[in-house]
Amino acid sequence: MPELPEVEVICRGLSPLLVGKQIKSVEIMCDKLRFPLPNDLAKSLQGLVFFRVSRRSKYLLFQFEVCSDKAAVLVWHLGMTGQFHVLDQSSPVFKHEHVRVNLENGTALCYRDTRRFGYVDLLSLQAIETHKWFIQLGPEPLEENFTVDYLIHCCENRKVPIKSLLMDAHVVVGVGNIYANEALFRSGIDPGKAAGSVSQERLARLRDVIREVLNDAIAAGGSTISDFVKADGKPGYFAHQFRVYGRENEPCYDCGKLIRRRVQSGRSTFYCLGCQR
DNA sequence: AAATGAACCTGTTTGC
DNA sequence: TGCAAACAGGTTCATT
Repeated sequence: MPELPEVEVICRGLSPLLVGKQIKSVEIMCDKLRFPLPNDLAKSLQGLVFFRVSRRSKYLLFQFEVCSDKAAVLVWHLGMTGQFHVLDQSSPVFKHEHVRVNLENGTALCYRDTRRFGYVDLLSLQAIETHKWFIQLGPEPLEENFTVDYLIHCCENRKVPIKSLLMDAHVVVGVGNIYANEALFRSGIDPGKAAGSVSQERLARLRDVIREVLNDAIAAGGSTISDFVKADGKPGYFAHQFRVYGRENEPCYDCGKLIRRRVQSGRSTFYCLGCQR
């Protein structure tokens, strides 16, 4: 489900609902998501107070107030269909709700994940830096270190399609199938073109457009295809601004030619033959 | 080394 | 109508 904009929107929505609140109890309905849940997760979380909710790549980081020498961070990836809701504790359990964190104020943080591709671990703040989930990640696309020169460097001598390169978290994090397709349309680049054969001028444009499309999506509350919802349970509206994603055989808004779909590295790629070279 | 495809899981849509 | 195949926002592992 979520790419960077969706995780960012969830993060911003959850933060005011959680920060300063203490965990009363944790209910685990299913102990295996993509991986088995960490041992004693419920016991470890009990009594902790949320200090900060943040995001790195597509991971949500729930940081807790320091109550011992080890500052704990709950790291949570939502896979394809993960959702967080904050509800009253009396709310009935959702279908596919796997974890419910009850807070002292009577609300509950509910994790629901139909396909169970999500995963979670409880780490020390220090351990995050070197954890295998984080050690190899590329820069955040919205941060200043995602520069044109860096992107050009990443593309040098690479034969992999430019779209696959954009979706590679070693290069840059947070860009999934939707935003890779949309950014390549906005920059006029054929998604199948070898990364190493895209000109520096067009890579410069691409870098700017990636930031633009992600910011636009965050502003619209993310993209809801079927099941993405924000912390308040409402959908995001960026799907209304899709110009290629999911528009196979529909006319291009710019040139009128029909949007094509092809499968690239196992993922659907949508593009306009008229606008993308 | 680099690139592709399968696997993980469940639900929905599409086509015969 | 029924059933099977294809497809879905991500990541990792195995295979060319």
